[in-house]
Amino acid sequence: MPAVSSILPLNPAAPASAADVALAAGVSVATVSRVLNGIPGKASAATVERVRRIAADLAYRPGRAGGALRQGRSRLVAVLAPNLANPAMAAIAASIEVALRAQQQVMVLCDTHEDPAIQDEMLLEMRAQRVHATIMLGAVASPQLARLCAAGERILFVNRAGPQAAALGFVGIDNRAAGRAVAELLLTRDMPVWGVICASPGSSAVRARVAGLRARLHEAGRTLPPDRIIERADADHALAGQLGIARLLAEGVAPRGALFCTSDLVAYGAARALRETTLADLAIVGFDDNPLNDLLAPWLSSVRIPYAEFGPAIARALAGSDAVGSDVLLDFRLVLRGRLAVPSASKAGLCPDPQRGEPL
Amino acid sequence: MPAVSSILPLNPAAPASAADVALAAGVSVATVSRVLNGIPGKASAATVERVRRIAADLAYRPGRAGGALRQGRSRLVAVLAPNLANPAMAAIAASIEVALRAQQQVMVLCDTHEDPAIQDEMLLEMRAQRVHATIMLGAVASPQLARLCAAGERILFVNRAGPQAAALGFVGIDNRAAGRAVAELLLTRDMPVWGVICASPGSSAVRARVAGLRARLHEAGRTLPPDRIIERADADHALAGQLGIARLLAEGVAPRGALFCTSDLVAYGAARALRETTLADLAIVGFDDNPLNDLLAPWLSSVRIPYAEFGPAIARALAGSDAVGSDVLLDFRLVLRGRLAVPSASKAGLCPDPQRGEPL
DNA sequence: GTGAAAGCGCTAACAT
DNA sequence: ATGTTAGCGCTTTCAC
Repeated sequence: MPAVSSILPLNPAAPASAADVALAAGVSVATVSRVLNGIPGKASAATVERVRRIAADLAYRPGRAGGALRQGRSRLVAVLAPNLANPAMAAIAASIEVALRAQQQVMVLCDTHEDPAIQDEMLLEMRAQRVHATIMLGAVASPQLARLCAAGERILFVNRAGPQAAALGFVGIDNRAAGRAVAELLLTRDMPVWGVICASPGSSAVRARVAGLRARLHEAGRTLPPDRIIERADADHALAGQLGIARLLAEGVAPRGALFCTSDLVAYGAARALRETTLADLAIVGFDDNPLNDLLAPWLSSVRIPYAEFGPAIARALAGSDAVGSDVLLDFRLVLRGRLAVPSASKAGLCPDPQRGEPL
Repeated sequence: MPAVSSILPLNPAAPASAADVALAAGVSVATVSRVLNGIPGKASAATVERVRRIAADLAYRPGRAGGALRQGRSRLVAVLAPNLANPAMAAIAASIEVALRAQQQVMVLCDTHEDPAIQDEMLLEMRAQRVHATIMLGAVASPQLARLCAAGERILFVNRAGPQAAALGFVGIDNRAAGRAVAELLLTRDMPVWGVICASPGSSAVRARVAGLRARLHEAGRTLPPDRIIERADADHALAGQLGIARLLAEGVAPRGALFCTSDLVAYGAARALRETTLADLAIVGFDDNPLNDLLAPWLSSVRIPYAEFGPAIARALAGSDAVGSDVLLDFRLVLRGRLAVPSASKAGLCPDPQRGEPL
């Protein structure tokens, strides 16, 4: 039995371990660990140099399972989103992923589908993964969420506020102020609000947006009648928009002035329904400001939520765990585009409507 | 020193461990593990019952670090996408996430930004995480990718083929056939191809799409001149579309017939540029068929890639690791919508263009 | 059918 | 400056 075989790894394809590096460098695994983790003043320059070189030669990278087990924490950060099909969620997730990577962390992304049971299951699984933190990108109320928040788990709320103060606070925009800002604009232009379509009405963010709008209108003496506000709980926001328009039209008020939608997706659905069913000349205002709007929806004004800034803000909130529960409010911005004009001529077929498209 | 304290967990907030369950149930940790992993015929019905109940009471869920360390594999599945801002990528990711969850696995999502260096870094990190598999949603050629494939790592290619045969094979559509199908349609309608705009030209999928189109046209004696094919390497596909149109127009051929774009995003950019700069009456064909097309781009026909089916197909490929390298080709479908008609009247301001939007 | 014990790879406390 | 050692929580022989 040749002693050499104990030196070479049995399976050359298997990743090197700290022990392999230690053996090759003639030091202990502890030294390898210290050097590679950059603990200062704990190794001679020569040792550092040698260990670094050999680690590189062996393409060594510490297995994360060992570290996670030892430290009780993995480098995973969970992101629980209610609907990944929504481009806004994808945009935030993309921004978070970049920011986390800069901190040597890895994003786990889950879709709760706005379902409390699924969300609870995921919260428990992420706890079993000993994630470094859990980011609720639009939480829905659920038993485990309340329990874990109360137990002081590292949970951060984004966009929608949590059930109570969370350990890691909140990152988002001031939705109430955004609603007020839209009202302000419409008052300035003397545009009445024809209707409001509100999807995911359970969300604190959505409620704040509508509340802000109503409050400012009320202050100006233009109180919005409740029957002009349609609430739809459909998971598919675009569908909510289409159905919302049907409801608004059913009340017999001709579309005129402005339509307030609580997300861009709602606005897309609403515009689609308007084009199909009626003449209209409406300013439509959405929320999110999907980057595709400039290309595909020049008739949509929108409250731009600075999704690219979410990642860095969230990463900062996770890193600076000293300040507990500090809320970060990012700046929004009204992006004004055109009105949606569904011309009568288009109905009559006199004038081609490129939005609708000529038959192939 | 009260003996009781050794029974109660020191920190009630800390998750229960298998030892806690074993203690409470009066069995060994081995039994707990066996019962909860459902190893058959290894525990009496009474024991199973008791362990199950106590585990539930304590809200016990096995910490994943321990298991991963022991088994050399985590329950993580990595998804490396080139661009999460692309709704098509987000759609696939969403579908994968659901399918993985059904298999008790967890998705780690990363954005390579089409950068080989970033992709390599991520591949190594995922190996350190001992991921169960790595899914390359649009791989770019890179040294580690080639090395790991050769070493037999569990890598699955989606959409774009890998550098060589991968351990887990390929899932996607037959892009060449899709290109041919588009050509077939255009031939049937006797529509000449005005131009081709091709983003991410390094991608095997993109090349196959264009090759299929050209091959079928060539067979029909309508060979496509190379100067009508614009290749743009911009990471932002919409931008590629806009710039591609500029190049096509610069050659002085009036837009007429059909425009072939290798992704919907390219088509969005192209349409935008066409509306701004010229009269046009074009059939535009894209790839992906973003769900928003029905709402926002009724002038865009597209090859619908069945993204919802990707997740299940991928999950199957991961589970049935027996069949090595088996390729799964999913069915695509041509979705026909209208033409893009930029009317002369609209330029003259006689007829409102709802796509462009009236000023607010 | 069940328990005891080894060991996965890592880090941190303690020795030297 | 470096080595020794313990132990994180789990699964899996092996022995009974």
